[in-house]
Amino acid sequence: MNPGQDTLSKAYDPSQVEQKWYQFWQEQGLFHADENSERPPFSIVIPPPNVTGLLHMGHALNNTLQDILCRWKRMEGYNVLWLPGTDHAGIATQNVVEQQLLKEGTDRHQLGRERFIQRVWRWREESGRTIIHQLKRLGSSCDWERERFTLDEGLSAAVREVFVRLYEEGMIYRGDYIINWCPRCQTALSDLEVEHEEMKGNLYYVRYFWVDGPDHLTVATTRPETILGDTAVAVNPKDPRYTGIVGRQVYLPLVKRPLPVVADEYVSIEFGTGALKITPAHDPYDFQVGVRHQLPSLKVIDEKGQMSEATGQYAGMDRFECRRLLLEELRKEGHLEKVEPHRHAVGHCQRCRTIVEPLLSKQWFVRMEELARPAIEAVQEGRARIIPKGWEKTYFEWMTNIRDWCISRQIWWGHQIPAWHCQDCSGITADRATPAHCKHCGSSKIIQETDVLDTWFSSALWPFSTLGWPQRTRELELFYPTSVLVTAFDILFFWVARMMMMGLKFRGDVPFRDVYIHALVKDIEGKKMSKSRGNVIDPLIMIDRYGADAFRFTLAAFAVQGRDILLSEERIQGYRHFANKLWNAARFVLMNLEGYSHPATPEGEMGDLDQGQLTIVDRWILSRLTGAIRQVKSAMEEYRFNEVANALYQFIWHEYCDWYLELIKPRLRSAGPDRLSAQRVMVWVLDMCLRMLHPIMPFITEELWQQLPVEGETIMRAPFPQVREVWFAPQTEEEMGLTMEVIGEIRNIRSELNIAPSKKVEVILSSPDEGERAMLQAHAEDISLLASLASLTVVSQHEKILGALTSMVSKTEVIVLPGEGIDMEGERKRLRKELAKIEEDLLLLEEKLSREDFRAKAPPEIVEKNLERREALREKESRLRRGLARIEGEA
RNA sequence: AGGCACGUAGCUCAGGGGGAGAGCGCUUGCUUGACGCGCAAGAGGUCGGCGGUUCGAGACCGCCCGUGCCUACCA
Repeated sequence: MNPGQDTLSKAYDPSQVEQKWYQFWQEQGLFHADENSERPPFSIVIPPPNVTGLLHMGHALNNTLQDILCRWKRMEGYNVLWLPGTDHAGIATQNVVEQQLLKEGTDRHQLGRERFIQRVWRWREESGRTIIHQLKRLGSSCDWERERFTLDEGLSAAVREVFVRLYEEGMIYRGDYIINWCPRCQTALSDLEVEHEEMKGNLYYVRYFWVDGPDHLTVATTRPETILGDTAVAVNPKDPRYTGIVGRQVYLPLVKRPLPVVADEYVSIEFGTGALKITPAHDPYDFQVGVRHQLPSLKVIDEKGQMSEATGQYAGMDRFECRRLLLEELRKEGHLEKVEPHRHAVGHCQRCRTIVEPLLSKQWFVRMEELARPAIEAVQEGRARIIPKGWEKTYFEWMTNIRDWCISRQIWWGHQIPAWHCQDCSGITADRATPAHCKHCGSSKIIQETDVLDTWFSSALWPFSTLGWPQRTRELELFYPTSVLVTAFDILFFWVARMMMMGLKFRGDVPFRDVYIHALVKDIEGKKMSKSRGNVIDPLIMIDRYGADAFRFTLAAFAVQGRDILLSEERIQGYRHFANKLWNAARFVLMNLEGYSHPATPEGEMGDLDQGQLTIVDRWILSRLTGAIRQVKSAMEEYRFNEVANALYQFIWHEYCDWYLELIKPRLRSAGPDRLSAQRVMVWVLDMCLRMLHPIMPFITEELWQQLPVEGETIMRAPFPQVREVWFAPQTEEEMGLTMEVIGEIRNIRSELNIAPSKKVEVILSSPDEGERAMLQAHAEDISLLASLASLTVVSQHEKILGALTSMVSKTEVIVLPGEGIDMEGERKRLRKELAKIEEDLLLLEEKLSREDFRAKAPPEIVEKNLERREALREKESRLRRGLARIEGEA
């Protein structure tokens, strides 16, 4: 340390410091959680990003907030575990590698399962470090020694354990149901992986002629290609138009296959013609109708999205091409009655946007109802809190209407389902390890299920599988349930709800005490950032350009609960200015440390200063600091990150820099105890600011803290500031408030009347109030300094002064003495403007006070306050009038 | 269709019943010994509309208008 010497550059350059400190923290093991520590635990598991993915704004916000919490809790003395990791993102990752193969002119089937999987692992090795590296650039203080991956051996063991137990309990079943099928990804999808999108389509009215007579029944459909798979036509039994037709038959158009007419309440009378064609193999609700009426299922579209063998002449044709052809033929044959434009929601694959095909298929499912119940109760009873609370409703809504979860995927990258099919008795054996024999018949001719599990199945176990479960580890004991989960609402169902269910089922307790749901990051027009829109802001580029700290601060400052973040580069740039301001404040402090020695005092004590050595200004900043600490801590506790950021911004810039540092400049230039006390306070307050700011801006705060003459190895281990009531001094704040207002008034006069900043003026402060006079007298030097005065006189009353410029603060009249070349016309304008404002205020106030009801019913202190205010305004008004009269009298 | 948010300064947003706020932008002035990524001063608002509760509403309630999102089986 070199007190008194300026060792800092004029502007903050993040590139010089970020990597250095990140490396330092890691080498010192500061991110590592100690499973044998006695300190209270605080734990967060990271929402695992896709292993081969890249960091986007959502990740950046998500991880910034987690890092803020973790760094803060460490400083508060907790044993913090922030467990990082990635997930294998089955479909997405497989897609990427399949694209690569396509370019090479091959595909996974030519490669074979084993070699394909090896290939994906290789791709993971190549790209899997990218996102981890990017998280580090952001400053994330994760415990990298505990990094996990959903396909790790340990996590895979957890997956098998959960699968087998659920299967044995009958909670997992296999069966033929309508599922969502992506013809491009060639796999089943869960309901959640289908995104509905409003699309323009048509409603086709098709005539089905009666078997037993002339005429026809008209049905309306949006998907004519499924006509080939119809096995009935249904009408509502309450529909008066169709009484008596149930039991009759119609011919399926073109094919001429007879179909029964059935009655089902599901059919809506209002829609279309009220007659609905039933295709049990290609519509989830038709499927249910089919079950109720024991209708056969005819699969006419296959897994590739092409017409199946069962469609004869149409076999092998693309489903949409077939639609066109069929329409043509229907029209030709006189079956097409009319076509109406129709908007409807069409399901798209979340991963590749292909239109999803509802398909009858044999898949594995998890029964959800029984798992959901305790997960609902846990939130109802407050054992887990969702913040902001508004999301609870969404959570309950979904949980109470939950449907069974299709967990099997027809891809290769993932956890292969630990179930074996017997080729002799066709029984299923589920096991944790590869079994030798069929559990049912003892046959050794068993083959493992080829399907893999939905990635979210393994993610659902994340909060305990990462801690070593099913083994009973020290970590699991100590860190489960985790303290808080930080995530965005878009994976509330995918992930949060499922973790809740699995945690309760297998650990008997919620996986996290709090769930903090943060905003989505969007562009400045409120649109979601996406590559196709070309409106993405790359977090890494922002970090390169403005530094990780400015970037993180921006995200924190905009992280308001319940509102999306509209981000633009300008915002980040703005907060870079703040980083620079802080840098220069510290630079100023370091430049003024001559003769300073850091007191050897216990942590949390400022030093060996006699209270008497502190000036009012010192006490003021300490009191304001106390308020800032209080604000920051309570905001932190309630996840109100924007308030934390704004409180610190406001305090550091507009109180510490604008007022305190300015006011102590003369003391720093002097010698003796005055200087020492100023140094002590300025160093102390800066130290506290850096600590409070560290969770949001880790790099710059470490860099500056290391330069300051303070004790400690790293700011990461410096205790977070505590509120100390003794420093809270409301009277001092009020006194300083008066001083600051007087300075403001003088500056205003100077500015509005174009008095050059370099020109010093003479000022008289006149107040009938003895208390105010005493205060102002005490601050005479401060006022002279910041308002640039040649002289200042405080009096109880004064003679009329020709051409004086006046203003009022509280009971004090501020009089700036006329100098050369004062613009009296400007002064008149200024006073008139001021007067007009006061008169308007007074009018409103008079009106309020004159109301009987107000006097009678408002709380006395409010009435009193308003009366006082009226007095002050009246006084101010009359003084200004006199000032104005003086000028106008001269003119 | 249902549900949930949100309409406050040019822009992005805070505002937990008693004198309309911040940041950015804008205007004016400033080589003030930390900082022009700065300093100082200023302009700018029927708080979406209409009702209601209240002595008092930007805040609480209802309706309407506008915007966004989520959930949905009306083919």
